[in-house]
Amino acid sequence: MSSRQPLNGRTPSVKDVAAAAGVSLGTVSNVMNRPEMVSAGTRERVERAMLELGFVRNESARQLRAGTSRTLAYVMLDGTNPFFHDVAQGIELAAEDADLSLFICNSNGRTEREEVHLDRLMQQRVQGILITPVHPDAAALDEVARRGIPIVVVDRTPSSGAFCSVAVDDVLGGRLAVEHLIERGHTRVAFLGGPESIGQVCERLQGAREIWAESGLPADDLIHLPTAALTVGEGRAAGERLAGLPARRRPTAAFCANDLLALGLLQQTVGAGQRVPEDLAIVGYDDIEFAAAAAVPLTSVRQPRQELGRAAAQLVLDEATNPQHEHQQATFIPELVARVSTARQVG
Amino acid sequence: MSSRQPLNGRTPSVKDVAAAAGVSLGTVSNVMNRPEMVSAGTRERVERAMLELGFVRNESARQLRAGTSRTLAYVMLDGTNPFFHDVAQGIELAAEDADLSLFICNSNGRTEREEVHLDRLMQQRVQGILITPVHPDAAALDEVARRGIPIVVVDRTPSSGAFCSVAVDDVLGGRLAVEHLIERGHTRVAFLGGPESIGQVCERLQGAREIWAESGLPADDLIHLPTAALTVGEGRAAGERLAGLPARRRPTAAFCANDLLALGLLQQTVGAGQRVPEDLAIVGYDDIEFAAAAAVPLTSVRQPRQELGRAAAQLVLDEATNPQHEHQQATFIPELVARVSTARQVG
DNA sequence: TTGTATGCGTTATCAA
DNA sequence: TTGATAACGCATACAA
Repeated sequence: MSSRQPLNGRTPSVKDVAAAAGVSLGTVSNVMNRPEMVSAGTRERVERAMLELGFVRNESARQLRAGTSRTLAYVMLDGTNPFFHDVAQGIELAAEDADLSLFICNSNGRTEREEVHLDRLMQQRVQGILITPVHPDAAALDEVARRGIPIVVVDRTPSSGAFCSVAVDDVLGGRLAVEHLIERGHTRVAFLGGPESIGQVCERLQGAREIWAESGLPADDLIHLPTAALTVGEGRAAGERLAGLPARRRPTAAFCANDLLALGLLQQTVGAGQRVPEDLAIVGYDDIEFAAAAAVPLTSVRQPRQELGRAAAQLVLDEATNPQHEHQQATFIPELVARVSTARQVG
Repeated sequence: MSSRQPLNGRTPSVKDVAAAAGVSLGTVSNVMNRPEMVSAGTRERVERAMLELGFVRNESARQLRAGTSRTLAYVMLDGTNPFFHDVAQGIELAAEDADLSLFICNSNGRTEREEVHLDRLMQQRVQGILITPVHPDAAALDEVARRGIPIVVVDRTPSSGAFCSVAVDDVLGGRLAVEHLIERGHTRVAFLGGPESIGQVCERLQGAREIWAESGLPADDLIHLPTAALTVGEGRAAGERLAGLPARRRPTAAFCANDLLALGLLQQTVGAGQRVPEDLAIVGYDDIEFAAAAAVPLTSVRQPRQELGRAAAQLVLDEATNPQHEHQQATFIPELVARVSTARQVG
């Protein structure tokens, strides 16, 4: 008659399991954490008791005592952009391999929300934080690092070397896109993108300009159409401005700073009765799933999104476990995926 | 000379703050949890000490002692489908209002992963769990409920009434879609969707059949083209089968069980040189952002996604806080959004 | 192989 | 208004 006191609605603890199994509290703990050091018989008894009582280990208590957390976190910049979900997917896979949980938070581009999330995550003492920040040089990131929590910036490059980062070579990406258009014979090209506060927009434009100049084309024939954001709606709006240009100045191709812009531009163009690529060739950036799925499959610059996430997770884990970890800025190489939207040779 | 022992790399605790501020540990706690009961002077002193030391409250300890968690969790079914992100967005907003954090996990349609997540979340003692499960009647869900953790099933309807659920009336959605096509004069319509293990697919088909029959159209002219999944690729494949049908049996319109299918079908159709809606009208389901952004803007059945998430969050919070909570199955009404892809009158 | 005792950082109760 | 102290549930060092 094991004098197990009834747990009135209380959720069962190790103590209750111990009582039910007729062993001590320490043994129950051993069954969970070092099962090899407890005899098969008692182990089985304990496990049965756990099952019967519906015991679920209290992670807060475990973590408080053990001092280690079993979770990683990713603070995502924009939940409506599939790009980040692919990154998250890569992180998730790496986390799975390391037997960690991944918690995804979403800042939705708002600094305050980002700060709230970071604060909560620090309070949770997560093993590490991956983040695509609203501003790559936000003080909040340094705060995290200062407290010794491993943090890796994803898809942005902070100017300080205070933490690791992973990014894709955006200048190269810009070059690839425009080089492809030049090869197709285009000599008047629009660049859609903005605001310029986004580092990547500038770099892609810079790459475009570099290869343009190297090809001996006049700078004026690479026209920058600024956008207020990287969204489908802005792509449509820019398309209207493009269509409004006098025919002799109107580009025969457009390079968009991301796929959302490109999809918006595609929609506007087709809706206005123009054909892609015959009247206008389009190159996007990111190669999200919907780029390939568009009515006119979109040529796009692919970023190795999953690998980006995976690499970031590995860096954060290295920082968390390897005492001689050194911060590094990893750079990945983008790749052009040619599809129908640029399938025509000009001139 | 406050004898504060140096914290060798240790992260500072309330005790350290207390020492630095020259007050007792309990006072520091009060500053955090009941600031009104501590004098302005000491409060300020404590707050300064916190700032100087970079104190971050240990959530594990807080939760262990206080017994309450400050987080909600959403276990998402498919991270690649924007639909679920809009749902998550709605949950996030509700969580924000309640001053809770939302952790998003992703099962990616895999039961094992779902179980791992649920297990971890139970260990974390989250306040409540929202989930779009792989199987709406999975035993794992009952497990969670049995342990007294509030759980709400999102966008699925479990047959048991053991927990709350929020869903959209899919039979009605199917009716709306097909009614719209009938009004446009279509008398031969394809339904794309599958597998039938997904309850929603069946219900949308059922709704389609109901209104079809009520309109006195012959059952054989509503053709079911089964798909293996609700993906863009499957939509393309189904499009090929559709195109292969003999002309006299070929439908003039297609109703797709979700927008991904519809986008795939649109792409295949346009790629094959057919026009939408002239040669084939298309109705999708979900009205994801990319439906409106398609080259031919897609008519779609809109689900109130954010509201779905918000309602789910409110239910879970009610269950968590209201002792006389009663489980309920909330049903939302879908709405047809007509766009270009069905803009033509037939016959 | 198992049991006992201690402390992780916090909150809350009670005295002062 | 503040300080001392006892839990919360678990992991671990050490004793048996």
